[in-house]
Amino acid sequence: MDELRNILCERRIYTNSCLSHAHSFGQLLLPLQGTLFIETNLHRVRLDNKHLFFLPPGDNHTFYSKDKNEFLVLDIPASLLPEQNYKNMDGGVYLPLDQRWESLRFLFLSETGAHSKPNPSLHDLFRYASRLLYNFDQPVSIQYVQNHYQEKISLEYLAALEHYNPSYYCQWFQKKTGLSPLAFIQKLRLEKAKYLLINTDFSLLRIAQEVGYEQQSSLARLFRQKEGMSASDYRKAFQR
DNA sequence: CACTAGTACCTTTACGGGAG
DNA sequence: CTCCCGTAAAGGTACTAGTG
Repeated sequence: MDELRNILCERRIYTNSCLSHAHSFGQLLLPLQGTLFIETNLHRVRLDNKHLFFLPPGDNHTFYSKDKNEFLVLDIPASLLPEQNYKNMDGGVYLPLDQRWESLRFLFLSETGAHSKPNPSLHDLFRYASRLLYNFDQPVSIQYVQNHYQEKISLEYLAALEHYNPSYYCQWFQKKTGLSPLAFIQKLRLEKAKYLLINTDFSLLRIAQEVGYEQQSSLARLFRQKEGMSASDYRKAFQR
């Protein structure tokens, strides 16, 4: 059942919750109605009519639902996904459903059903969708941040990737993402730290180092600022 | 081990201004 | 008008010492 040969495209309804699992194919979820909660090793997101989610092959995930919902789901064989790209999408990709995706959803909808034979239209549509997913139109420095936020990243290096002055680069970055480079990196690190606090017994120092800080104090201060509680209190409150 | 506070150093932001 | 740079003040981070 896990060895997909063709893209599967169908409407699915998610009820209650399902156990944590992973599969060998990628999965693209486009909302039709209602909401769905998705949890992976990096994200805990509420998927509604304004967002979509892509799960790369092999990523462990859990679904929860609390209301009546319906999603357009594409199961994509790993063979159609360039490995070097989806390896960088650890934990999945949560994206706003902009006009391009709304148009794609409409086109995908018209291709639902009949999966016994390969569907060339579906393959063409997915080829276009994957360009949006892999951010081929995303500036190189933003891709770099998304893929290397666990490492020490200097503003100077990021600015150099775009051939900009570091000072101007901050303004440019803010226009592109709505956040300063620092805030963008902090957000990614905090999400990963929250996951590690809940799902591991790692010390704060180790978690800080896993997400790109050298000192636990850096993470502790960031945590209190952004979450309004200490990291250890967060762990006590949410660890299973 | 987890956390806080003080401090030196680094980064970001706001703003003025030049070039095309 | 947009893109870009330089400067200075404000804010953030890493390091260290100290506490429970």
